[in-house]
Amino acid sequence: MASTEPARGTDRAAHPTIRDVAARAGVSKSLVSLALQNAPRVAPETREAILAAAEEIGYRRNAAARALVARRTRTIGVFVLDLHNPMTADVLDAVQAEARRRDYRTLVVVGGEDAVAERAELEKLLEFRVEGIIALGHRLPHGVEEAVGEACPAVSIGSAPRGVAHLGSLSTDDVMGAGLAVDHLVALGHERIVHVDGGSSLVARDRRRGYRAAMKRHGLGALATVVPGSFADEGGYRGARAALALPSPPTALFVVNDLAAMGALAAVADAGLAVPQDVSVVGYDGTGLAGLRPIALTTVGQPLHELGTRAAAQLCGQLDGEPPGAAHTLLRPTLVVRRTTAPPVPARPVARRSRAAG
Amino acid sequence: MASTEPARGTDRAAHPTIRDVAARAGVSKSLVSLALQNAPRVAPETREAILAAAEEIGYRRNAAARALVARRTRTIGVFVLDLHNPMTADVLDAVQAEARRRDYRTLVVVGGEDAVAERAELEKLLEFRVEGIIALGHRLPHGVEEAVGEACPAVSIGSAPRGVAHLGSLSTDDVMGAGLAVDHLVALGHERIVHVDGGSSLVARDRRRGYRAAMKRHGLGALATVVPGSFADEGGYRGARAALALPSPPTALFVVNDLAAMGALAAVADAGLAVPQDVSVVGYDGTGLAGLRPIALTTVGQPLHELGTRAAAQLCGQLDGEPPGAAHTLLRPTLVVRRTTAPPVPARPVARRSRAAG
DNA sequence: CTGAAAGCGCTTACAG
DNA sequence: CTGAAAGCGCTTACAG
Repeated sequence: MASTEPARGTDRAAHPTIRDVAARAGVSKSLVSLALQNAPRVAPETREAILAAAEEIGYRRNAAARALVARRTRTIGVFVLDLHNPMTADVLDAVQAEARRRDYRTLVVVGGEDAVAERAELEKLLEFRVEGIIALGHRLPHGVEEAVGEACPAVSIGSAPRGVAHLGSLSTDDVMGAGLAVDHLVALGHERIVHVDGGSSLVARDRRRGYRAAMKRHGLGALATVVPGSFADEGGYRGARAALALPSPPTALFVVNDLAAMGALAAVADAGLAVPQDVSVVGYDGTGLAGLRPIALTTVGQPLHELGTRAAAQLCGQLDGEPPGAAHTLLRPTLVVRRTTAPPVPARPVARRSRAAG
Repeated sequence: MASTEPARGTDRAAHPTIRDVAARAGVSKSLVSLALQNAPRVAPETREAILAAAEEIGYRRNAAARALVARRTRTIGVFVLDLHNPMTADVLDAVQAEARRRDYRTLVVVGGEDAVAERAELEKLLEFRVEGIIALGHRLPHGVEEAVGEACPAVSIGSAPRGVAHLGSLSTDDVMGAGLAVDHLVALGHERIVHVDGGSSLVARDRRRGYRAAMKRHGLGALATVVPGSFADEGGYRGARAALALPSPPTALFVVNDLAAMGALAAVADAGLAVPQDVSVVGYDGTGLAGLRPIALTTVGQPLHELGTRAAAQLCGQLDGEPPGAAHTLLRPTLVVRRTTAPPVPARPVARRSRAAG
């Protein structure tokens, strides 16, 4: 009778329950539960006895049981598209800190492989009954848009479609940011500025738009050229390579993000050119990577910490019934000038073209 | 009677339960449960009807309820020390992939702030009843060692104390790795090689030991010098700065990891010196950061993906009752030579010292 | 201040 | 093949 405990899988330790605590303290389960919650109507000595008993037998609450009866988990899911993007760590740190401050737990899952895996991860999050979702990346993970509202609210960091109920967003103004990059390059004297883009996501689209608009604004619309890239460094490499192979190669590259800009820097080096002497490079995001001294990338900075903090605050606030603020918030980007941009050096000092000369 | 639903916090959607599915399909709860698990003893038409009903009302299992009755969660906790360390993403990706392959969920928490917060995070993990823990970083998070065995097994990636029951580890041979770095520098002709260390963790200790042993082996024991640093880039910066200010400054720096090496590269630049002409720099970890072309850091490579995969395999295998392999596994590091190391240039060509001249 | 009871959503023997 | 019942560990009215 004592040794018939079946070994399921491995002999997992049976965790003590409030029942065990109650037995040891000589009180009822109810009282244990109350004492553990610091309810005021428990006699001080009783509380002490219960807490001591719990401590002695190594009692630890069962989150699943609590969640079941409370009908809520105080947990938000964070869907991260790319752990390798240096933005991620900064934003995630801020999200976690703010969530913790508001007494919410945070469940991180990583997507980005394929649509099926991403949906499966989302499904797990929903089975866990996360009360809200924060999506972090240049696009929404698959399935989030449909799940939102019906399953739980969400806020996306980076652009998100407007007009979806219960889906907020927090981003910096990507059109303005791209403009900042172009303005800077034009002020340095560049004209042949090529944009290495990020594909079909909303963020990529806005940065592309901002680039085109700014080029036009400077009377450089005819020179505006976009080459396909991605948000990862290989995409930046490919894009920059293609740009440098153009009949009339650029003197400056505006790359969709910092990580892709790393690839672009490599492509410039591979072409036997120097940064910034031969080619200037501007990234986007203002990540720690760009700030690393051996890189010193000029970039369009986003307030990464603020983005994370506000996203968590908005979502948790909503869950706690606080009056909702704006569903979509646009923060201002700032240009961070470092050492990858400089005035262009005329390519052919002898046969130099001049716009004025015609 | 219809409108008395209390609004708790915000009006969270009441998720449908098997009860709702049962009602719609006209069967019992038991049958719904069975059908959802693909149990064989359910009539095909019944199963179809149930699945259809579930689909229609948007039913989604409740993980908490399942965990409660199953008395297990099929979830492992991953304790990450530093999200900013470029090692983290690589290892984490591998851990998650392997865990998923074995049908385990993964719960990521981030520590590293202070001991109290770290213990609290661990406590959350344990309340969630994770069945095992993977710790990722240069040291064990606070509390893990004590919790292990009593609460659940764990495996640490990076060195871990031996002899703690239920605590496995997976690491590369740090003593050997440090030796690889020194061997490489000595082969290039360096003698004044300073080590920028990582403090008091086991990993830092092993790399320091390996450095000292290798210097001795090369007859350079008297020149062995260790300056204090950390696993983050500011630590590398501080350490390298101190090293370069030495009365007899080094021609080469062996830095405790790649991230700290970024700081070291910056310190060298700030001192008005060039890498690798004036000072060679070697990092450790073999991260993607080191491989970025604009960095091209020579480093001691760890098989990061393998580390993550094997850690998850070992832990999940143990949970599934597979016969245990070795508790502590040591993988071999490999030297990755890139562009931050070169032969030393004699500092004073005229008054050059020669060991042979005496 | 304390305890017995009901129930959160599910699974699992146990009968039919 | 199907259903009624018990129970996972907890919390929360409801009585005393």
